[in-house]
Amino acid sequence: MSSPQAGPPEQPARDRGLHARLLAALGPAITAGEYPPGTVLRTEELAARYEVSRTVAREAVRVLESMHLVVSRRRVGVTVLPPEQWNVYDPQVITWRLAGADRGRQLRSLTVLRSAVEPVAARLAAELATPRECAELTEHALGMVATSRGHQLENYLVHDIAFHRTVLRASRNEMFARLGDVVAAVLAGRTHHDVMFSDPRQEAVTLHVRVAEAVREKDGARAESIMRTITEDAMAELDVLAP
Amino acid sequence: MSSPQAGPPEQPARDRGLHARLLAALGPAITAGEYPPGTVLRTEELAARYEVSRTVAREAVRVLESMHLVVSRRRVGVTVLPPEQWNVYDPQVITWRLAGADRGRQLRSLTVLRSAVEPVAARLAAELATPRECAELTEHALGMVATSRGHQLENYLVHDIAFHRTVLRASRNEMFARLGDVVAAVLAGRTHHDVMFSDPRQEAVTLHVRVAEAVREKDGARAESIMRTITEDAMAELDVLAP
DNA sequence: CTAACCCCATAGGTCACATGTATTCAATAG
DNA sequence: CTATTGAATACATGTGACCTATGGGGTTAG
Repeated sequence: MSSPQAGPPEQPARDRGLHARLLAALGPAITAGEYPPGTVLRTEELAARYEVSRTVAREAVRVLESMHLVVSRRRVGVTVLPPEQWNVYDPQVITWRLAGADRGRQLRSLTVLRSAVEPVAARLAAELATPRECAELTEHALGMVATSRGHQLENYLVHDIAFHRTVLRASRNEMFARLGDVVAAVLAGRTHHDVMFSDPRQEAVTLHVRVAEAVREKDGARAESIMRTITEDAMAELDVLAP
Repeated sequence: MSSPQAGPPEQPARDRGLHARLLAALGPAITAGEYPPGTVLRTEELAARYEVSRTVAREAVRVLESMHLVVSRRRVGVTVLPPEQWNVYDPQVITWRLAGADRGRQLRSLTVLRSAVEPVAARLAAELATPRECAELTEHALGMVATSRGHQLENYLVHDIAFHRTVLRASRNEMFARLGDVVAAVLAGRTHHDVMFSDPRQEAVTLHVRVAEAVREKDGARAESIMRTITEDAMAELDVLAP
């Protein structure tokens, strides 16, 4: 019937535990600039404010520290670090920032990153993709075609994300593959917030189909070139939205 | 006399605290495959083995969990996750892996990432660099020239790292800027282990000087192109070393 | 003005105990 | 024999009381 992984993209129970609740409160607050760099939070105060034990507060601080959002020093407290120090590749941090105030800037940074990575990934994919991955690529490209008309944005998004994920995975580079989540977040954010109120442009859809073709024919240069057009279009869309 | 930052690349007191010692033991062990995916570690057992309190063990586990190296579930224990899930952009994880067994694979992945990112960063730098940054770039390129002969590899490395860091920073993209540490780790690893037993090739040095020129003249296309040559050379060097 | 010194606020660490929850497995029903 | 139910169990999770260590800052002595 329906494919096995057709369920909603629920997170695998990440918000379990008191400690995670604290994190879910502090992380967004810090990344949103609610606590400006230099602010000191004492663990005891945090424990009191969020009504948890000191142990839980300390665990949360440890995690924030590993993300370089804060630094914890004796006799001083937990100090919020400036944004330049943040571990901006941490999926958690990315999620928090995309949900917060400077969504725009974040989206722009990530889109530029995409424009650097995805074309190279497409070239590698053309050289290294398995037949199975080629088939997936074609399938999702055709899925995009099928859902590109008639206000089926959600279904279109699913195929779009799957397409880019497959390219990144097929590049056989773990660093690229790991950006799948980032790309998914960017595409989802774009669909759900800014642009894309109407059906996607047919040109964009066609480009995806042509990438799938190029990969299948092991034409790395062509795959790279077409993917470059796709990511440049994505950047152009952003510029139209917020100049 | 000597420049202020001439000292050894000490980490800024990251290994402070019992909790950090545990991490420094567990992280490398897991990333090196000493505990294969699926292995379960009970916190109590960890606390006993490393002679720390359960509280400390729990904090370490929390951090490892935030890096997606392990997952902690009730009634089951702390389960080691497969490498595909690891947060491979975490500087800590990168360091651990570069120190461990699959240095080679890791170095290769990172070099491919560089080849995607640095050319685009160079183009943006040419468009956006401040005069100050242009000066820094020239300074470090000349520093590379000056130290490229007579077995001054360590000094050469300092300038090489600073050069690439400046390019990434000048691109005005936080995601790119954050890769400065990664590039530094790759360059340092290359100098200290594999290749580069003799003086660097003069061609490579010249290419850096030309990138600095292109950026100063705001010629984005040229900067990108030359940087692409640099990163392609880096990949070729890797292939010569381990085919 | 500088250097040595001491105080104490705060993180760091330990322990004992209580709670909750998924897994497991056996007993029972169908 | 299979499926459902339910209790036992093992582990993480959470709490509070307590002690230790350290580094920032004020104070004093030179």
